[in-house]
Amino acid sequence: MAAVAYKINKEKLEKAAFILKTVAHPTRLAIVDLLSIQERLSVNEICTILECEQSLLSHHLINMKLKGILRSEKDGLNVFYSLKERDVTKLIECIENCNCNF
Amino acid sequence: MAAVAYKINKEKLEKAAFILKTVAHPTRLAIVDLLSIQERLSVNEICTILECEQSLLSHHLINMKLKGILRSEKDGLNVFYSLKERDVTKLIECIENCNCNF
DNA sequence: TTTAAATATGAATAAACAATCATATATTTG
DNA sequence: CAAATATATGATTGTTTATTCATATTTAAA
Repeated sequence: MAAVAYKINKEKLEKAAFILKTVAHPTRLAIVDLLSIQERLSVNEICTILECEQSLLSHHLINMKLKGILRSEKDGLNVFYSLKERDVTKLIECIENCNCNF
Repeated sequence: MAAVAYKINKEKLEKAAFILKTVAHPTRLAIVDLLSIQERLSVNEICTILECEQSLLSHHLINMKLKGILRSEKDGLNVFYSLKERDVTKLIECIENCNCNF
């Protein structure tokens, strides 16, 4: 990285790329989307709503948790997931608001 | 997809995931970032600024063009790239504005 | 105290991506 | 037209990521 004044610095770009990558998947986007309306949802609830196979969903959820996008709390048999950083929602809002015809 | 009223529909989620995925890479984000300040830049200019190997950069650029994020126009020896949808910038702005400590 | 329900785990495979390299093509200029 | 410059292409390889499946773990309840 060199020569020109950057709007965003390298570190920020890398972080952004990292989170975008984590979220750039239909199912995972849908999860973030859901959790931006629903505060917290159990694996099962998400599973039902998204019609996603349980273990696959688990993989997604755990991955997103690992990468700092979700948090989870156990309550009896259930595990509830929620957005860790409410800020992730901004991304979603962005996508919504943008009438972009990509 | 079922049962619950969705904030974003499936198709939109898929499109969003698609574009996010395309952009979710440090170099490609940097390219979008650059082009959100610079209107148009030649491959060489981008190459120099980002210190990215020429053919690798070409691959990235062509890929992003293919996916509808960039456009290009040839001018003599040079090929100038620019953002196709100015809207992509919104994403970047989002990332900038979000003081998110992901 | 067995059974069922919810979730997680891990291995295995397949598919997508990133990077590198060598080379091709097109354009300009001497 | 030969050389130089800018860009593109394509094959190859290595790395990540996605999906599936079978099974383990934990908790609750009959």
